[in-house]
Amino acid sequence: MTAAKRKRQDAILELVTTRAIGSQEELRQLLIERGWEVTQSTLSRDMRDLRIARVPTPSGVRYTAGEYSGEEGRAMLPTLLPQLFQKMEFTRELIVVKTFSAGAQPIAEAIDAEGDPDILGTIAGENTVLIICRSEAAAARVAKRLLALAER
Amino acid sequence: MTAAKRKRQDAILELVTTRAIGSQEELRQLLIERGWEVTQSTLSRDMRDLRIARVPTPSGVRYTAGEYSGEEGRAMLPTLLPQLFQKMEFTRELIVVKTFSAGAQPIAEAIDAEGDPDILGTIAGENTVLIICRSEAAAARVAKRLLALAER
DNA sequence: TCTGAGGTAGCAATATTATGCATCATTTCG
DNA sequence: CGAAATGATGCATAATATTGCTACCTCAGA
Repeated sequence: MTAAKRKRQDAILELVTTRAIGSQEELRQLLIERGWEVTQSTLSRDMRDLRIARVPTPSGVRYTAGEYSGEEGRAMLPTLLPQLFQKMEFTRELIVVKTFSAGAQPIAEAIDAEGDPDILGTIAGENTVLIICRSEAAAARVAKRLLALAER
Repeated sequence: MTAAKRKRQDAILELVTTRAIGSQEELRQLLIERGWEVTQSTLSRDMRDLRIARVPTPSGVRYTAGEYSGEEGRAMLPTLLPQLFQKMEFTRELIVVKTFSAGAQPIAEAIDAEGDPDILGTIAGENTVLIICRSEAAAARVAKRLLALAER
């Protein structure tokens, strides 16, 4: 991630927690005033990255940054997986990830930290992580994403 | 509120907390399977009433019902205000609500319980509630809404 | 029963957000 | 440095959500 992107996302996080913002376009204006000129598309992606929730209220829609909105744990999986990943299989809504050495625990923690709603929970052994997903479709999505992360 | 609406919203709340739902249309299909046939417009309104947040995640958008999503405290203000409201004035981002007898405390609590993002906080005296809003615009919105609630 | 008030919900139009694709920028390696 | 790979972003458009308006339904009171 570029420095510019990181700083912009910091600014977004601050704006969102500081003010009651009601649309990405409104946020865009505030960012422009502060010297960041980007399109709404980019903000949509930033909001996804930051997990900023859109909450409807009696007085209109508002964005709020919640527990997972930081950028801490998010970077963990992309660095851990390529290191420790060995192979993966899945059946129904269960995914089994094989890792090298004692890689299961840290990977399970990183996965939990992501807070992916497709994932109900994980169980880590020595070099095996079991991921329990919400559904078969969810498992497929998760598996695909993990594989993409691992392969780099 | 009609019984049908209440039951439907109960069903929505359960579905949303049970599954990973990604759009109002998807929710609509699930409701139809369960015997509720309504349009997406209605669901949009239900989601607002229930304060169901739309959270973007790496694996797509998901809805989640949070702390304020119940229907408890929400009914309080509409019943309290018409009873206790005397008059209201506001200046900048401050709103002062005058109430009858010892009405300030319960009204302040009901307002707090709403969790309106336009409102930073409230201070209640004997028969005066001070509402500190996020901005002048926020104060205007809040004042308008409170007035509408009071006048019935 | 008739009538009016208040509340719901559908429809259609509008507003907002997400995304596929192409392009430009940045980093990595040889 | 130059080429290739990866990442970031804009543009156009698709997907989703919100809302004004109207119709209808229910309940209370005359």
